[in-house]
Amino acid sequence: MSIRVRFAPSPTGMPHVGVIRTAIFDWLLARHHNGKFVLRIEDTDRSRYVEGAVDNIIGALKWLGMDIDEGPSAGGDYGPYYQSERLPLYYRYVKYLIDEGRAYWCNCTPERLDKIRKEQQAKKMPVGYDNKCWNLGLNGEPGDGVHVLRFAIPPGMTTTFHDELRGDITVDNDELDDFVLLKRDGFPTYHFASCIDDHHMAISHVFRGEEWLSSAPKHKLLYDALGIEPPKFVHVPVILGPDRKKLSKRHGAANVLEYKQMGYLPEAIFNFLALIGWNPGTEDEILSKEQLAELFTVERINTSAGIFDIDKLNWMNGEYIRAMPLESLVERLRPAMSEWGWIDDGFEPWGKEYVAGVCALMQERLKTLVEMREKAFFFFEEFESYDPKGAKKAFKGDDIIDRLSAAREKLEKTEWTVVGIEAAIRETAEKFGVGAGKIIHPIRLAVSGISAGPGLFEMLHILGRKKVIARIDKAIESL
RNA sequence: GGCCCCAUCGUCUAGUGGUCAGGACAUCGGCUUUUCAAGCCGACGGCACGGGUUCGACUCCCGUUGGGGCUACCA
Repeated sequence: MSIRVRFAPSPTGMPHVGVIRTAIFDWLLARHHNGKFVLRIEDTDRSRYVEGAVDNIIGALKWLGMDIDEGPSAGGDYGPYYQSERLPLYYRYVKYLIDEGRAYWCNCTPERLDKIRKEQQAKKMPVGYDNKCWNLGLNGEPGDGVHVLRFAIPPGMTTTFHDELRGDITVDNDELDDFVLLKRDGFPTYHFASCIDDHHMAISHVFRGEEWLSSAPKHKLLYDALGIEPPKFVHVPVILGPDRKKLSKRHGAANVLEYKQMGYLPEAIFNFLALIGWNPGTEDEILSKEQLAELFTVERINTSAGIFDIDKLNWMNGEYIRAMPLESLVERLRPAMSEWGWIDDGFEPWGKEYVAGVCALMQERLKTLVEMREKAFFFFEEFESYDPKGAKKAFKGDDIIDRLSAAREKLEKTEWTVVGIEAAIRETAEKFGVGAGKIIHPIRLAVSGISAGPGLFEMLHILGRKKVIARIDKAIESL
């Protein structure tokens, strides 16, 4: 049997981290088995449809490097891949289900449903539809505006479904109510559409959030009524925020595309997300998509919810930044640097060599791409003030101006190489009979405005003699 | 309220009826060092609780507690 998995989001907003993690599992299983990764858009709720949501979803998958084998933009033999375009397929099953006594039309109004629900709640009774229209033999048509189609749950028995991770789960049918298959507007509910589509798209494994666990028995019953074999179900654990609540904007960002904005690399996000709720069984955790796919098995997925630990993501992102060839880092940083006005569409006015030199110095100091802005601004911008804390420590002593001036003189004449610069500064320190730090720290502050950064000699070398001298002069003036 | 799922360091997790319960992130300390990082070394820290079953339970069973989910003409 060939492995076919589908990622089936509804276009109701931004691609949520938890949703994307499910897609990652889908993709990993497909690639592991050389199967197909299918994208299906579940747009059956017209009221919640968000313009551009599909593009964002596809954009997120693309950013993360998950190639789609079949889907709206990729095509395929099992289309259409929008559920809204598959209505005739769903309608084909309506008559059959009604004839078999497994579904019936219902004309109960939302108001009535609301009323009985409130009464049930008030009496602390289990809530659910009261089957009023069952056996009324109502005649309806899909989308006639007054009827919904309901599934008739066989009463007085139990239903067992199989979850690949948790095993068999049995529930009492009386806990299930006659759920809606077709809504008043003629669109199917998730339950109806996904069962039919998964079958018709020959899906072998369904990964979905564990919030679907409760409705899994309904789906099992539906499959039985339809006379079709269900796919394998894997209910994956949810991803929570640090407060153990569902991950949301309050926790920073719940939308993967925002992580792109925050300077995270897609490789790191993919790697990190793959490791929440699943483990590769290896000691090493830094793994490429290909390695993850190689290692991926359903059995190693966990059953308990995981917390999104931004600290670990930061570490992992830093690992990826450091492991990257300089050339790649420059390219990744380029759009941002351009946005900050540091460079134009090329590398002007600084030139590629200068920009690459800065990137090389910053590479092991970045956890995210955007940190570049606050840590390397002085390579590209003039600044007006010195870090107060740093100034208090570095710009002190009666002879501070003398030390700065002396270093300036040396730097003006020395050979402009890293070694030459280092020699100039160490000689200055010697001349004053002080530790090198007494010269290094003031110069660092004078030249960068901050007290933390790359090694001073390399830094000065990149900045260039002219700018270094000018900034030292400016600092002396301010003292 | 009813039903369902889950439970190993702060976090992600490995693990077995008998282990010194292992790793990673974070934290703390040290080394290195001109700062910040990086790197290396080390420390801290865990089987939620109570009953069983068993020669023996972190592991199996039951309960409790805690967390999560469902209970829509949303997915």
